[in-house]
Amino acid sequence: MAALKYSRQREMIKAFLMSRKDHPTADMVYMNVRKQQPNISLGTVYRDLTQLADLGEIRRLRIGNGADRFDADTSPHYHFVCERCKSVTDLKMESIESILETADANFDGRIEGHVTYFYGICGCCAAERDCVSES
Amino acid sequence: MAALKYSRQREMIKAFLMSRKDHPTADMVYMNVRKQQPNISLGTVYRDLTQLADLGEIRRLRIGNGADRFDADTSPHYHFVCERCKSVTDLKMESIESILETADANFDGRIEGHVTYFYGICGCCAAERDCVSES
DNA sequence: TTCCTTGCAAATCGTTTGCATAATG
DNA sequence: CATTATGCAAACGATTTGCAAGGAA
Repeated sequence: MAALKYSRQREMIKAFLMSRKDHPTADMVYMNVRKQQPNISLGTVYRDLTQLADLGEIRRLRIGNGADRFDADTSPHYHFVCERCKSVTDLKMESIESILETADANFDGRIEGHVTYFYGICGCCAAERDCVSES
Repeated sequence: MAALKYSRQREMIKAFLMSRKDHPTADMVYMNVRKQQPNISLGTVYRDLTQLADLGEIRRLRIGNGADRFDADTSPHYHFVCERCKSVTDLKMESIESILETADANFDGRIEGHVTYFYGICGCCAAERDCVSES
């Protein structure tokens, strides 16, 4: 519930996320939004990101270790995590939603979804280039 | 490398994990092993679990939020996480390793594996029974 | 005026680490 | 004796939360 009110910082956070194709962590969002809004606090960034994710306006990617990442693209798609440079990129591939049925086959309960991500070495790292993630 | 030496606590941790079909957190392991070995420390439990996982003798399950869980069954299989009681159970289903090829199709880099887990409401919770996880 | 949102700092949770000591090979 | 493992406590990284003040409806 809770009657959402307008908030400049929430809008800036959403706008920033939409402008990026990588998948920033809360801290990256903080560092960047702070350029426009110097007094914003990290706590607010976390609060707003969580709120936006709950509203379904962004997606929160919980990739194993390290910090969560956020994605303004909420359409169903998969991610790849590079084990070397830690970058997270979108994966162009057909949906594998069918695995839900496979899983549901003889399961006593209700399966509502699945979390899947792939890992390995990204093209950049494989080419031995320097691909440390940007700001 | 590092030449592994015998350790009573490591053996107890492994033995405890093998005796369970649920997937205990480090803290659950600590609480239980402590019954036999009262002076064991949580730090040691974490160290040993990490070591065993690195050796491939157990699997570390990084399921989104909350604490990691550990599984003595290292054979490839999938897990289900109940969103209500937080229990983690094995899923009897055929392998979906084929999705690796699907993902690799037109990806510029090397995909080495994937992490997948399913979530929803377990049979116990669906039946409105009290299924809070045991010790 | 109501109550959602913020900034700030302190608190929390899960996990790791430094260090001196104990146990193994 | 060389080295790995342990207990303990302090340190850590990521995230959440309490609170008083600020801003939107």
